Amino acid sequence: MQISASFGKPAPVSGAKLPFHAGNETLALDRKDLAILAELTTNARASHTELAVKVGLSSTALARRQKALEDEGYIQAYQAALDLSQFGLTTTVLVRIALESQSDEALKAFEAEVVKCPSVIRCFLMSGTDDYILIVLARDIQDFERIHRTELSRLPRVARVQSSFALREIVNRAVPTVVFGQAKR
Amino acid sequence: MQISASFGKPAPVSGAKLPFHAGNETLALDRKDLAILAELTTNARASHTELAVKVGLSSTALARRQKALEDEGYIQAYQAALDLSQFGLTTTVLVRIALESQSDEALKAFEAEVVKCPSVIRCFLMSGTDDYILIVLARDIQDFERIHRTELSRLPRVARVQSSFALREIVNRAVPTVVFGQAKR
DNA sequence: TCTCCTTGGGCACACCGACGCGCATCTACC
DNA sequence: GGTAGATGCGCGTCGGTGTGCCCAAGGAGA
Repeated sequence: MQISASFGKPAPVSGAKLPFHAGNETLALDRKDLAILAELTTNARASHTELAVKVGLSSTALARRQKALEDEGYIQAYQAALDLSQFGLTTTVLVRIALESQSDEALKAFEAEVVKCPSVIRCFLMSGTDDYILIVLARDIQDFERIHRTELSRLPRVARVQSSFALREIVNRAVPTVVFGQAKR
Repeated sequence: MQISASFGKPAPVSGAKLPFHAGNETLALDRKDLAILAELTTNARASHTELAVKVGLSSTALARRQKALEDEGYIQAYQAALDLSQFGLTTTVLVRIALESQSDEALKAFEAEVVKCPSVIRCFLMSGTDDYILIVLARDIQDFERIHRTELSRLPRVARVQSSFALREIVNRAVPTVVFGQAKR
């Protein structure tokens, strides 16, 4: 059976195996689980046998663990990573947006529209200055001008838009390496 | 054969099939290619037959196209997406860092160290104010204090560190939807 | 208009490997 | 000593994958 893209996330049933203790320690995963996750993060299509030798398990044991990791929701999905530069999207822009008002209605209106912007890949509501930060992908600066005109400036309740361009990307990780750091069990 | 995680990226050989024209149009992919990519972005472990019915091709034709997409570098890798909240990483922090000097040597020194920070998942060199913006994942605010102390404050040549917390994440996409928009062929 | 050639699609088949199951074993803990 | 959880081995089945071959459509050239 092929594994479907997204797994149901059943609330942790067994009281014995909580995902992690409230404080910050005792993750219910051991070294081998983390090794499996680390490998799947790199190569999601590895077969059981292939993973088994890398982790140091039999393929049976590995299959059981991998399925458990899926069922318990540690693995959300398996996805192909595209090379966006092949699509011409080489320019990353960080956009800071302040709204006219911080009323709940204004936030809702803004957020309902920003999810529709096809060039926006990330949007955070920020603390402090109470505004949004977006990450936008564009082909180049001219293209960003178009995005600014056709997507961003049409967002509702916007008071101020401030853009800064990324000259270079030094780090780009899906998962912080700290996750694979020390096992707890 | 299982597909390995990362593919060699042979420079586009055939002069006839450039990835895309310099300007901004005429991507060398048609609707079906984009459908394959969209589907693999969601479910990287789909079998040829499974994908074939979704795209409307035979499994043979689909296998050929998928292999081509890999060979031409459109697909960089297949990777498992982890649910970081399962690891307690629920707090996203945007950190702005200004250096004491913008000398090439200072930039190099800083960048050499920032890639080693295990809690940093993103780092951009920004235009304008000539500083860096990092995206950091932490368990909570206390944990970020620890990260600030043990990771960030040890970075070389730093003049100023300014942190703001993300209260909520409105958009989180790996690929801008604009990619799957209109086919060119 | 006819033909040749190229490009891409579909069908059929065979092989190989992955997958899942059952069972025995081992260890830790009570 | 017994139980529970986890591992490893062996096996059979099933399905995916890759190949060879033929076909259809479109373009170029004579």
